[in-house]
Amino acid sequence: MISAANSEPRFQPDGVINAYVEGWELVLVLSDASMPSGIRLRRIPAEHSCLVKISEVPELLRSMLRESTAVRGLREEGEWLRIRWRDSFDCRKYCKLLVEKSITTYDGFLDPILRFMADNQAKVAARRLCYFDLESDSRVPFSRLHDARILSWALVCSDGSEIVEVLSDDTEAAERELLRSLWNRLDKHDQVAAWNGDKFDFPLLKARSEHHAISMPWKRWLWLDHLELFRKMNAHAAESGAEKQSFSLGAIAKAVLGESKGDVDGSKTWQTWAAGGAERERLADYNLRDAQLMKKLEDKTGYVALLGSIAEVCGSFPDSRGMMASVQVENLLQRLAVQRGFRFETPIAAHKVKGAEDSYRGAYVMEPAERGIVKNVHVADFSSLYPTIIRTWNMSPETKTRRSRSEREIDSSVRHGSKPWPFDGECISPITGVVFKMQPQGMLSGAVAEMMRLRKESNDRKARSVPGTAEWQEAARKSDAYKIAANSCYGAIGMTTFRHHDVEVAESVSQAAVWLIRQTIEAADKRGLHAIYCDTDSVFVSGCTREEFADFVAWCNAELYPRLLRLLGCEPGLINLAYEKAFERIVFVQKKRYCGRYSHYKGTAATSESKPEVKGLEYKRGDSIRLARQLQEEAVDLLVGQEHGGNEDPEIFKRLLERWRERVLVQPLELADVVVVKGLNKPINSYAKRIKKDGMEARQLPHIEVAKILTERGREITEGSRIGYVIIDGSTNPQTVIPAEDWSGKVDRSAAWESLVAPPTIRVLEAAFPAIDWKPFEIVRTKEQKSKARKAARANQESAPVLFESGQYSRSKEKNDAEAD
DNA sequence: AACTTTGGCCTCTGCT
DNA sequence: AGCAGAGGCCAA
Repeated sequence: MISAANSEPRFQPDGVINAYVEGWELVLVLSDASMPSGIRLRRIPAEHSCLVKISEVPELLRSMLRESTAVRGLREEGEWLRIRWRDSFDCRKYCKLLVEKSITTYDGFLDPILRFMADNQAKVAARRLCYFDLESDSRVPFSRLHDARILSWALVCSDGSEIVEVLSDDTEAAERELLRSLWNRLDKHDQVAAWNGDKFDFPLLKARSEHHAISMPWKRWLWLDHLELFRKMNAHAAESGAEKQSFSLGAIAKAVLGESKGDVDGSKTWQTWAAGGAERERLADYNLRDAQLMKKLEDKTGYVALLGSIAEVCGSFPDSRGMMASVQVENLLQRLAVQRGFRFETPIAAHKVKGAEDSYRGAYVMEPAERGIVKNVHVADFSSLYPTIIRTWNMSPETKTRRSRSEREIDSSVRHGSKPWPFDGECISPITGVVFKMQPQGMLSGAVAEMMRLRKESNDRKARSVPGTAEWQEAARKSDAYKIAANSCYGAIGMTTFRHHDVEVAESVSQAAVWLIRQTIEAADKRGLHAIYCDTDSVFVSGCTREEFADFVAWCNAELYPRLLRLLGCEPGLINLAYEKAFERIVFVQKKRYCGRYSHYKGTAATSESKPEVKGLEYKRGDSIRLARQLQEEAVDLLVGQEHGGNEDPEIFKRLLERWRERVLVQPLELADVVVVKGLNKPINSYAKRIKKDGMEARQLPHIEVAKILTERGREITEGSRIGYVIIDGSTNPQTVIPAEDWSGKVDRSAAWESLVAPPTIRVLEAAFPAIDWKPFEIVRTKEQKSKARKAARANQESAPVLFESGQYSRSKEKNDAEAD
């Protein structure tokens, strides 16, 4: 097949709403006001190509390429020859073949969508968003989701208009009509957000539409799972563990908007529909309300808009797939490379499998150096440390030259004030010894630099705009998007499956941080300051005044870092330490676990309103039980709270523990007090099954066992589901637990206190008052009682080998159990 | 599509 | 009692 250069005109649209591959074609979704649906689908050949340097291709090979049926076209682009292969298989096959002939190929195996977007520097266009929710036949178990008839759907548009439609009859024809009407409406939208859509609404809609042979270009829409988006974006925003226990739309709406959800039982939608009349209306209202809640949630959080901005910044699409950092960064790098005329070598190596081989060293975390209640602790941290490191060393896979010098050699040189790596135009990363060229700018480093530059532009624009206006909001969102894109670059480069993965680069980033922090700590010690804790990019220092600490930070920036960085061959200026805050008192429980009372934050003095800073403690964890969180919250408040804190008399805390022990062991408890909630991070069947010595399968962890029970009951249990359970007998081995939905008042109060409620607070108190023995407060049952209980449990098991209790408990039994405790 | 990273603490299970 | 492995969630 012969194809002249540039025989196919390149198409450069203003903006692309979405793009997808269909067979041989790449379909572009473009805005077009003249069409009834407001869009136009433009089909062009999907490009599976690679590039080679013309100088490396002998004329003979070139004519062979021209004749080959595997080649759809050849095009000269400056010093490059672009070879368009028939399909992705040919591209893969011949790239490998060319490599064997010592001809390097570039940009091979690229997804045609990504290729198009980057090659044309195509803008990501504005899309028409709607919020979508389905109700389906609740009688059909989740495992047979595809057979569940759709009872109603609701659509809320970003302009506030809304519509809900309900199945008229329990017939195929009626459902077909319902779906037809839905697709008619969806035609006016490009981006569809649904809560848990990836696991429920989208597959169900697809399956039911296929069932009715309704054909639609499914991939033309941007399907977006609003729940997953919220989970991702909100991961760092949640304050207490209480907010992390459920990701149901109702729970999130309540936490974020303070609104409660409708009153239809999700497991009774069929009955509600079948009752007809007002009940059916109620189902419609309930359905619509969920879609409305999503819009309200977005109006409050702006996460969908932020994803849109990220897409615009990276050249990815704002759907569920586009939430992935790897997709965002790959698009960003490719786009930048095209801008700069750079071509990445085709990653020929077989697809890498995630393994221990490619793991690398990460951040430095210091063991807290002081116990007890520590007073006047100052904290400084590096601003955007990893991005600034990438830029300072010009780190990128292609700027990396060689590995030289050991950690010890580098340190020894630096200590003597001499350069560990003497060549001009190159810099060396400490610890890893990897050398990078300073010119030209690397793609990774360039991407980070560009994102930070554009972020500054956005921030400037924001500063010039009137707060709260659309322009101001847009600028703020763009700023966030650039920050996220810049920060994702490090994570992506460390991913073994990432196209541009480079473990040496990733490790050089984290280890440069380790080295800088260690140098900082050493310098602090020399000045008589005492570094007592450090994690990744921050140092906690005690034993100095505010002024002394500010002086130290200023000296680091003005003298220490410039000197060190120049010795390593880097241009200083970006690495910057900032005095962030000070604690009037702080208690370190462990690494990554502490609580403290601010004296100031960025210079602003704390007030009685200021909440204590709590890191890593059970109070912040969604998998601790509420009793544990509440007790710990009280203890932390008495210890480091602005209003009630500052207590240094252990007796106060002893009384607290006694009061709570009484509450846990004797007083009435409700389910929310004692339920343990854990997420399911894998499909239920992929959890490790261990075989015991006796040949039997070992019991899996409680939340997994409970998830299996719930699955058998036909409950909707998937990856990401949250599983609640209650320990009703902790003396058996293994523990006896029941699904939260079976709870009727029974709970092992002693076990709850001894293993879940008391320890988290006791650890805090042991840290604050190391001289006191807090263990006695934890123990409820004596050793004799425990062994007696164990024996009884064993005997019980032998006579009736029921490992798991489930189902409802009779009233009388529950009463007995409660009293027996 | 199913895939940001490593460091770290903690609970549960089964074993010695 | 202490260990190791599995697993979850959090800090950065």
